[in-house]
Amino acid sequence: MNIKPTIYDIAREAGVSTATVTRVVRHDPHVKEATRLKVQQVIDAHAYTPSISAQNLNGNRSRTLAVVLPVISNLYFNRILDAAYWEAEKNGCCIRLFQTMENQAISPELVSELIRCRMDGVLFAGSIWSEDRRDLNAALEKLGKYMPVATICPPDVSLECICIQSDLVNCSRLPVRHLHTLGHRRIAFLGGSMHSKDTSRRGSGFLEQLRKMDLPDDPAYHVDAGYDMESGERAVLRMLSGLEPTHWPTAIVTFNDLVALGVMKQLKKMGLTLPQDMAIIGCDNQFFCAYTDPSLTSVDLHPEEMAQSAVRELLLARESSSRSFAIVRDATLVVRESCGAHLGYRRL
Amino acid sequence: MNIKPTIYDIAREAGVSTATVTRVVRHDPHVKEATRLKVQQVIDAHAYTPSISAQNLNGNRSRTLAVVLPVISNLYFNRILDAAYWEAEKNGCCIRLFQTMENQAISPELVSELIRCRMDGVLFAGSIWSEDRRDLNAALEKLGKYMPVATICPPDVSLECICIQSDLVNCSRLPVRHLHTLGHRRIAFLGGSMHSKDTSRRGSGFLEQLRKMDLPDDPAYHVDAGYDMESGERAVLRMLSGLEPTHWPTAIVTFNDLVALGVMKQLKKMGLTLPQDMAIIGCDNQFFCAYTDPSLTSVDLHPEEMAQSAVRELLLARESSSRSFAIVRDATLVVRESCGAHLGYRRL
DNA sequence: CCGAAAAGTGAAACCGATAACATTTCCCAA
DNA sequence: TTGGGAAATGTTATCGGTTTCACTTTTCGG
Repeated sequence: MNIKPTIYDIAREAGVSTATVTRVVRHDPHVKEATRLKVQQVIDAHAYTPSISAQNLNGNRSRTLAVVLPVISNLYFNRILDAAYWEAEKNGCCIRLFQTMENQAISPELVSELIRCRMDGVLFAGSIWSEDRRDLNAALEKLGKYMPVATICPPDVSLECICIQSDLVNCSRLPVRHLHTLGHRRIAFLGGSMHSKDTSRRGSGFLEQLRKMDLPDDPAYHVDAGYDMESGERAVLRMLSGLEPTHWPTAIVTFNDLVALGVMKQLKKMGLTLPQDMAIIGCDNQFFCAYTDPSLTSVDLHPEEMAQSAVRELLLARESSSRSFAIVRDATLVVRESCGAHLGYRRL
Repeated sequence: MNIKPTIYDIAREAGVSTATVTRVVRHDPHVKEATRLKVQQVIDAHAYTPSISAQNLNGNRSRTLAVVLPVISNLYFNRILDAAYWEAEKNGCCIRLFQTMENQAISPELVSELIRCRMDGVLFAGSIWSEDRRDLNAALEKLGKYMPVATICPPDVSLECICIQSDLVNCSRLPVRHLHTLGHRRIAFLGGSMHSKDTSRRGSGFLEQLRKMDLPDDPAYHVDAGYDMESGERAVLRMLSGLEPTHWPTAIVTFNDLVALGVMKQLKKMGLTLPQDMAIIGCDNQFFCAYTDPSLTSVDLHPEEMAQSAVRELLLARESSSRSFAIVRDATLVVRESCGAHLGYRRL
């Protein structure tokens, strides 16, 4: 393997000191035009670029932000990573990815790895906050001593960091209100895991909405259904087989679009026609929503914009004396066919 | 922001030299037990970990592999990134992601950034090879002087690097043969862009298969259709409206599953029943294939395993004097409903 | 034509580790 | 006791830059 030319090589060949080479590279104005030209020529000739490692060592930074999330194969997190990537790129930073899988906690190993690598900031996305709050805040506090920390998290979690919060109230309210407007009264919620703060928050927001609109909040309409298609299939089967068909809900709201995909498949297998026999609303507005049959009405939490804000705030926080604060990003309902809106008002 | 303790702090407090601290950290056996204990205690007390930047500078490496791909939002590349991540993780490396978007070329900026960051290796995935072969090989050769290079590429591209090749012959052959077995004679190919080597290779493999099986290879059955759902919709509409219904193909093979999604939507919109009126086979075997309606038969190129091999070979190549060579990964046809196989033999 | 401020440049310390080499300490056989 | 080799530890150069500070050269008003 070749050896890259170093600043010394350039300095020697240009007949100047390394300091001058640095000045030329950094576009320092305190260099005579003649010198600049001469040095630049040597730089170009050797395609010299300063070593990142040396710069990092010197500056005690890495120009790298860590993004910690459960899995990138989940499209919600995929979108977060993508948006974070471009926002970081725009600011001359790069992203170091950490996948924690289903591991809900921030492990001590992760914390020390982040510090060790002199990350310029860290963004947590996903349900890290489902752990014991004290442990979590302790870990965040420790991290916060070394780098700015941001989380994309449910509202009112009040972690001691930059909290980019999704609007889970509207995330529950929008679909319920929409279905109510369409005449639905028995509405079920499928998805997530009730052990997770994330879901229970969504779930309770959902129940709250039902009560506000004076709709039945039968616990049988409120089922754990994991986060993917298979669990969606199983959950809807479990829920319906436990109920008299006359008591079946007429609409189902799911934790995310993957669960909705599974639910739709299972319902069709049971011979139901969608959305006539059952309205469905998903969450995340993923790319395939417009291409399911029927196309899937979904809530968009705008993960891209949350990730963008997070990265921006992280980079800003390095400059200013960062404080912990929260930004709430609104939710949007994207109406397609699966809720039956195109069929008009439906039943009493 | 806190300052991490350095090896000097530890050495001073433990009353030893930095060399000894290094030895303790590196589990060097040449340390008296008493000394080890004393040093370890100080290390633990301060939660000391050596600085990555300093290690990198010293070792002239970064413990980082670059993964260059068009976009992570495309699930094919998403799977590659995911697999590369875990394989690297397993080997104590991390991944630095570069997204090139539709930019087909390896830009000189990218090359120098890779060198500048002392990447331990680089994996290219996607259609970088669509550019002028000489430029490409020049860039790869330059890169190859500084780090091992691997590509996940079509076969017989013969780049001077580690080539992990997908089995595009079977990728074309498997669906054509399967459809032929089911009785189809007029089979169309939709997708990609004929400007891309990737597609034209797939396309010509497809044509070759048609001829081998003595099936019509009408150019009208062979249409540019981009890489996503929208372009799939448009392409199938364009193709069919240019043909007498009696000359319509009875089956469509698409460049990938996203295009297939668009095709299916458009065909349904036109009132066709799938798969009775038109059989569809996609490519990539993405997670949603089992959840479309009808579920989508698809070719799996096993991107995860290709990424895994690539990372493994890159890390090996650092040790041995790396050579350029190729590994071909086979393709698999995953039969579901959209090809109509479950309906049995179909027509003469 | 002189002197002071401004502009340009270089020497050297430093960032935080590693590793080759040097030195000290220890133990045991002669 | 002492000499010698192994074990333990320290010294120092090095990785490739950046930055401070001091020094030299210009520039220009008086």
